[in-house]
Amino acid sequence: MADLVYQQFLKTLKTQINSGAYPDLKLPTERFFSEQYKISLSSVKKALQILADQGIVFKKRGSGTFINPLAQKSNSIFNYNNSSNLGVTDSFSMDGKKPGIKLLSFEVITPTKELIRDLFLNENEFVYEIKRLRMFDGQPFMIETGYIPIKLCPELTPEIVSKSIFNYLQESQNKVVSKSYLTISALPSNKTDQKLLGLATNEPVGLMSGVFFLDDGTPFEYSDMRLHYQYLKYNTFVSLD
Amino acid sequence: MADLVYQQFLKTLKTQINSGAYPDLKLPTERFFSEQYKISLSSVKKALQILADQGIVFKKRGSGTFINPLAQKSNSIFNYNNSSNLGVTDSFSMDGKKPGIKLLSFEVITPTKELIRDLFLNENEFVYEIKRLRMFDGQPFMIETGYIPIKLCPELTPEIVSKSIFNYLQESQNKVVSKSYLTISALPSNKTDQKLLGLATNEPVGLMSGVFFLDDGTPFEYSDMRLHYQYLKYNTFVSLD
DNA sequence: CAGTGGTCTAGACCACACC
DNA sequence: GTGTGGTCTAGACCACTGT
Repeated sequence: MADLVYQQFLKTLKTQINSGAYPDLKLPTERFFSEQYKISLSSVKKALQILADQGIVFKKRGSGTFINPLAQKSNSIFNYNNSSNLGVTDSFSMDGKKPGIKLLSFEVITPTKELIRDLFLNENEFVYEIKRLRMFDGQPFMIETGYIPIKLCPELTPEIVSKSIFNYLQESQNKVVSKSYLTISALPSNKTDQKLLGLATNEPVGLMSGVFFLDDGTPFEYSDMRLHYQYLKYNTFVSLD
Repeated sequence: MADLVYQQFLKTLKTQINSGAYPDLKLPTERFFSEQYKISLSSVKKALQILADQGIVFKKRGSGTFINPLAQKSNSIFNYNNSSNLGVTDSFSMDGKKPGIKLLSFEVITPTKELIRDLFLNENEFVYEIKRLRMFDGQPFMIETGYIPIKLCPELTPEIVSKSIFNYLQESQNKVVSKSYLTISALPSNKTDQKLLGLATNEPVGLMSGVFFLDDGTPFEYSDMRLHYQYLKYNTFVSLD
């Protein structure tokens, strides 16, 4: 992993930045780094581009590369990760709380037009409909409804889906879920939400819905996640160029 | 713009993909493209990497590059943009609706500890507090509270902040807001929200709050945006690697 | 083993910022 | 003009996939 040239340099540079090695917030030129570390300009550029994408530095053509002032403040809200508070995968974790799953229902259904479209199904294909309640330390925080084409996963059982489907996939079929396309929004909670998530009538749910992909691009699952609003928290660093 | 080699190639390739030039969803090899178009391998790689980041193709080392099946479905939910439905800047637009701003209040205040931290202020600096109501076709959809250090923008007036602050910045001071770090969440609406946004008591607000940066990395504004929940819609394409 | 994408190098020229 | 990051090239070797 870290034996790659640009990753090695990236690591070094991050350490330097965090230790305050550049009090004026201006980095040396790319050519300087290239000569100092005896690595190619391309490797320097690649590493700096990653830092820029993460918001740690700002590159200005004609001027130089500058450290984001907020990158030095440890207590900042700024944490440089495009992420929700739930790793977006099955591997939920949060402050050492223990994740749990309660299976609500497990059926095989005929897909709607939308599912056929979003999961790239043929006519006459069936999908699993899996409703689960996810918890932290026994406290429900999310109602998850997942739709998975049978052909992609013909041997699912209630036992399997009561645990992590993605882990099962990886271990038994060597398939990896590597990308997701999600839409984030919010809605007033309905009676079911209120009952299952312990919400008051005026408290909303967060919605995250969309498609998970295998690493060969196959749409694997359409998922509809209704979250207790206190668990909807998505951080995003965006370039407006 | 489009006279760059990799951008030209990118454009060509997108057109080919959209016209169904690769019905088996497998692209030629990078070396093939390099020779066919007489451009360097690096340029091909750069363009394909962009397509991969946008979710249009999937690159698999050892196997090849494949078109995302959803990329061919025109009616898909999939639109390849990490974006909210409100360009994140002052230049709101939506289905040709006419944006409007109503200034609610315009003050100078002593910043809180959090503001000092997030805007990288020194002690004894003051900030503007600007409360505005944003509308589409006269219909309010967002309450925006912005905090801007006086030193960055010493000549703000009620007239200026009744329009686009970011546009004013660019035109009068040649400063550009180019990045943002935002946290997205949701909350039950309070009385003020309900009154200003026309919400029922059980209807929530979406929250987008965080910092906007100038292109030299200066934190320019801390903004707190409370949206009518129907306008909170954020699309995100994520690699889980 | 052959094929494919990933990394790396050395060097050239371009576009933009600042003096 | 000088210095900076951005693009581009040609070519080498590595890591992984599938036969």
